[in-house]
Order: sequence, then structure tokens, then C-alpha cells
Amino acid sequence: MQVKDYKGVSKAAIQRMPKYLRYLLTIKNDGEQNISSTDIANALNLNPVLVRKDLSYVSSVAGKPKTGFSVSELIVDLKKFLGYNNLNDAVLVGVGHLGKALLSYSGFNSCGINIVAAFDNDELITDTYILDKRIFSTKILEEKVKELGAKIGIITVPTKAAQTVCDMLVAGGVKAIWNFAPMHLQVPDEIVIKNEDLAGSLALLSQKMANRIENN
Amino acid sequence: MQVKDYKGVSKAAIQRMPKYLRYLLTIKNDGEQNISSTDIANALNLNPVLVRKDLSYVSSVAGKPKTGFSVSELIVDLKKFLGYNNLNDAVLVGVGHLGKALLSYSGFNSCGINIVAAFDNDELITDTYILDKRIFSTKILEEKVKELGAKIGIITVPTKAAQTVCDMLVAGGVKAIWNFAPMHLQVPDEIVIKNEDLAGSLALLSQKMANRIENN
DNA sequence: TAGATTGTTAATCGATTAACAATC
DNA sequence: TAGATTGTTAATCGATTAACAATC
Repeated sequence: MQVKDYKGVSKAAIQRMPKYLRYLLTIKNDGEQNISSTDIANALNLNPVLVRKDLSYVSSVAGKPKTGFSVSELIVDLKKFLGYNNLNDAVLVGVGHLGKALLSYSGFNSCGINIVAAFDNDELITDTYILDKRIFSTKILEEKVKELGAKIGIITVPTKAAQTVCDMLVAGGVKAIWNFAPMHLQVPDEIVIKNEDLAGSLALLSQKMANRIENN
Repeated sequence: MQVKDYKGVSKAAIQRMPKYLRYLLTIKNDGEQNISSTDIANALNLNPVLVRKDLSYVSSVAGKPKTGFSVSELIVDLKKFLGYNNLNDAVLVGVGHLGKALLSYSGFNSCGINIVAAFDNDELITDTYILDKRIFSTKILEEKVKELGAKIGIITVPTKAAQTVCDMLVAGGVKAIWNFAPMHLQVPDEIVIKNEDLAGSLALLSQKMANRIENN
């Protein structure tokens, strides 16, 4: 088996990969065996050349002129690229509505992330379960994260607690932070952080709306 | 009062604006009157030149050498740029965990968006309230959206229902869709859409982790 | 074969950073 | 005044698109 080194893939391209994978899974389900970059591009409102370039980074088998790409093979390649076969253990801190939403979402298991435990301050819910995930007290966060060896920390606590929780997760040994609290967190250089900024998305949406109306 | 035309602001810059605003609000709370672009940049891990360029798009008053920018004035300018003073009415469809999380989040009111109603298929929760937002049956979605005149539709339903709900919202007259379902939605050209793609974010996080570990 | 489709190189577009003069 | 800080222009970097030869 040939080994790809995945060099030079742009950030934007990385974020498109799960979209390709999802689309391919749906058409595979419809019984499609082959697909052209043009068809993928049309379905996802992208430029066909961009799709070809993205797929060239991950595909182990070249697309064939006239027939296009093998759906099954692309799916395998995309899953490998995205690391969906080897799960990373994660813990989630803050079992409010959003925390519950993420804990209940079964789709993460097929996205390379496995939430193994949750933490919350509220004594009423500690030692209860959401699906098969136990909720522990935040008091034992650091020690428990060490024990579990979790590598990703998901933060869904209120803004004012976010930095403290972040520090505890880092002390517990996580290598990456996925932050849903609306604030910028400070982490050591070696820690990877991804901020999920809804206000930023909303700003973009509002701006597009304003411009759209203006141009009518 | 001078009128800014906000031309040439990059998408990336638009998404940074709420971050600046949030940071300025916290330091205003700490009693700071002035702030330099360098200090903002350090706090948010950005390049100072980038911060100055971004702020130059929105600030009605130039920063002063030696003292920097007036915190209060920047706050006013950012709020105006982001349209946080004139609220857009929105409806939310799909009152699961994520839907509840968004309905319960009081912070949207200060982000220019006002959720006026929600919809769900589940008869058990129709005509109940979350905060002051009433949950209606999805059956009357189109007519109710028209009646309310909502301009933004927020989709938090399962994947398989997302496109149908999207079409109903568009038929109801919304101008923008904020989609949290993990799939690509098709909308008419004149409708603005923003996909909140957690799988894409996660892909980026995983990739960064993999590279970080590799480079050690 | 002819035509659809691929994959690559070059050109363009967009965003960030570097350099530096202006000024409070 | 001197130095911190701004704002702008040019250079660089990164990502997308256009052009086109290769090929099943």
C-alpha cells in the first residue's frame, strides 16, 4: 500500500474533507459507484478544479478520465486522511444544554473523537450518565483526566469559568482544546486550540445579509 | 457624524470583530480607558499590524500615537459595524439539546439576533416555552414565519430533515439560514447561508494535533 | 475515434506581514 | 525633544481559479 504524506494541504482544504466524505457516503448509499469532480462540485457549490486539487491530496488511486473517481475508494482515503479510524479520547467540561448536545451526539464516534467522560460543578448531576458517559465533579478534573489519559478537552462552560477549566485540562495532560466558550483562551505553545466562535459566524452572516440587501 | 462605508473588509476581518469587541468590553470593565493595538494583539494572539488594519475599517476616530485607541469609542464603532444595535428577528427549528442550548443562550440579544419563536415536531413540547420563546408545531412553520416576519432561520434538526426545513423557511420568507445540521444545504442564490460545520473544525483540530506531535 | 474528465502548471485573487514615514 | 504608537504602501504568503495537455 502506498503511503501518502499529506503535505501542503491548506487549512481550508482540510475543513472541506469532511464535506466530501459526507456527500460520498450519501451517494454510496444511493448506489453510486463512480463520481466526477464536477458532480461533487455542483452538489457542494464548489469549483470543480478545487475539488480535484483537494482530492488529489488524499486519493491513493487516480481518478479515471470519463468515469471519474471510485466512490468507495475515495471514502476509504478520506477516512484515513481524517484519522476517523483511530479514535482520540476526549473529555467534556460543562454539562449545560450545549454540553448535553455534544455528549448526546453519536456522530462524533465516526469523526475520530470518543468522549469518555464529562465534568460539571453541579453536585446534582455528578455520577449520573449521559448515554454511557459518566459525569464527574470538576473538583477531580485534573487527576481524572490524567487517569483516563484523554488527549482532547472540550470546553462548554460559561465564559467566566473557561480559562480556569482550560488550565486544569492542560494540567491534566490534554494535547488539544476545543473551546465553545465565547472568549479567547490562553494556552501554552505546545497545546493545539480551536475556538468555536458563534459570534464570528453570526457576524459574517449579518454582513452578508446587509450586503445582499444593499445590492438589490 | 461621519459615515463609514465599510468597504474592502475581508471575511476573516469580519469574524475577528466580535473578538475585539468582547476583549474591549472586558478591559473597559477593568477600568481601562485607552488601549494600544499591540496590547490587543498580544491578548488575542494576533499580529499588531493586522489589528490596526482591522480597526481602521471600523473606527470613526483615529488612534493616537503614544496613547492608542479610546476603549469606549472603539466599542461604539464595533457595535455599529456589527449591527448589534438593530436586532434581526430569527426563528429556530429543532428543539433538541442543541436547539435548547441556543434558545437558552441570552448572549444573542447583544449580538444583533433576536430569536422570536421555535418550532418542533414533538407534540409534547409544542406550545411550551423556553425562556420567553414559544415552541410551535413544525406544521405551521411557513405560515408562522410569514406572520412573524422573521428574517433569519436557525436549523438545529437532524440531518435527514434539514433540507425540508430549509425549504420551508425559505418559503416562509427568511433571508438567511444559519445551519447547524451536518450537511450541505441547497438554497436559492438570493438567500444567505452559513454552515456551522463541527466536523470541519474537528478535522482541523485533529490535523494540527497530528502535525504537532510529528514535529516534536 | 471523440469526448468527457483528469491532473498540473501558471495566473489571479485575497489576506497577512514587513517596512517606514507621520505624529502626538 | 524622544519615543511610543499609528496608518499606509509595498512585499509576501496562501488559496483559488484559469488554461491546457494527458488519457481512458
